[in-house]
Amino acid sequence: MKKIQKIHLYEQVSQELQNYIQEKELKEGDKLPSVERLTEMFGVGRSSLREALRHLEANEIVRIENGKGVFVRDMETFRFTGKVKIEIERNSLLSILDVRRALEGKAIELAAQRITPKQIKEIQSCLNEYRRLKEKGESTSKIDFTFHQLVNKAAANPILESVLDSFSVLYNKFFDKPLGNAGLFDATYPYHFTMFDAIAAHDVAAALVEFNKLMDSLEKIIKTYEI
Amino acid sequence: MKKIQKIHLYEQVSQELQNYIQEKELKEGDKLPSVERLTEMFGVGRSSLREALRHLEANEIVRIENGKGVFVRDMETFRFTGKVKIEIERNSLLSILDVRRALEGKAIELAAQRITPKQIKEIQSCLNEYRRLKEKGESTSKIDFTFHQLVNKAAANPILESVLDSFSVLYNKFFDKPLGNAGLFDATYPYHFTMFDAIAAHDVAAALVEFNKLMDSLEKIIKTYEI
DNA sequence: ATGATTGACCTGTCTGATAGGTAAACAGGG
DNA sequence: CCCTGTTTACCTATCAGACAGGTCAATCAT
Repeated sequence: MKKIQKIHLYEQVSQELQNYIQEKELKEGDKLPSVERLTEMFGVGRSSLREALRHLEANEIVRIENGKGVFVRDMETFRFTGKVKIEIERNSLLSILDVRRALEGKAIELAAQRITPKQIKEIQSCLNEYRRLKEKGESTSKIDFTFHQLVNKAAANPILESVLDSFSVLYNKFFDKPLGNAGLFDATYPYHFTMFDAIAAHDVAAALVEFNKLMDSLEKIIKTYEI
Repeated sequence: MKKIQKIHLYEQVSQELQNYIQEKELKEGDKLPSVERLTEMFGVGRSSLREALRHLEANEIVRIENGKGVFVRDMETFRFTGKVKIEIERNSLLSILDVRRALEGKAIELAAQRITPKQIKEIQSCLNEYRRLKEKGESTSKIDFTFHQLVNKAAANPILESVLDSFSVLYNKFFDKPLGNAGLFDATYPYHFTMFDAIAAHDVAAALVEFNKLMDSLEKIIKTYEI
């Protein structure tokens, strides 16, 4: 006549451990009791406890170090996550493009206001490399990625950068498949330079205009592309 | 003279399992061999294997069902994650606000274009409730959250919605602490209605104007607030 | 003092045993 | 022949004990 407990033990333990951390107000780097003690505390077997710990580790709540113990990770670090069903179809691509327009548009707006001379030089040399690769006919996908990353960094907004960083992984994963390198970068190529010039000149409006041209050309490609 | 293997066994197993899934081209719902078989295949003990499975489960790669087996999850689902160090300070708040401006601004732009009559009614009743609570002097933080969620849904961009959803958790977590409910909602209150009217009228420009007013008032509060 | 050694304390991993969930095959009763 | 309850094979869930190996500090020999 045990009570109904659909929830897995490891899940309960995981929950309890999180409560324990919160109640004891453990901070980054603080050590949890050893696995031995924890099994006693919660009255569960070792394997359940270890599964709970792996779960928490995967969620970046704790860090397990061999021979040392289990330590609390920075709880003040907020993790944002999201799931996106990947279906290679026009609508998904356009949906992604909208988000990119929003995020990167803001990044460019900020970058044009805040970019430092040093960052301008960095992006300049990045673009030189871009041109070099382009003329040699080599793949420009990596350098293109770097360029956008540098611009995002110039926006000097760590949160925007973080969101954009993780989003751009999705972005690339998505766009590589259907469109490949074919033509995609050709169409957007010139706008990288005009956009950079505007950013370097701290001309917010012009930078956004160029960025939107870049996005428009992408959108056009997607819309005419047969999927 | 064993080879150096800093990497935990469970991690290797986790990797192998992912390769296995990829090579066999297993799709959503496909069943993996039983734990028994897998231990034979990889030559590891059950505990290591289970820890690997928990890890994969935490990362939403597999789903473990008691008595049934281990199943592959939708690998076509892309997860984006990011970490943001939370420091309650003016700059962080302003950084967050910039991201919100970008994402929600886009959402409102799309919502104003795409909102359906049914959704208009939903938001309308949400706002009625908002007004009711406001007049009774009760907390409006929840209903405020709902309002913005409904608007985001009206944008009909699942990816934007997903990003915004997870971001708004951060947003609220952040703003609740320093500012509390004090004044924060009072200042933005009227703009909810004007913004809604513009969206319902499919007036993109006006909706964005109202939204930016809302954001400006928030920004002003943050800037004048002593932290 | 210093450098090697030892021992206490941990995590890493394996294994055998038991409990309990799930579904398909199977056996009777209408 | 269909419905239903039971058996059975296959799984996961969880525990406990054992051994290997990492880490660190106290200790001991030089």
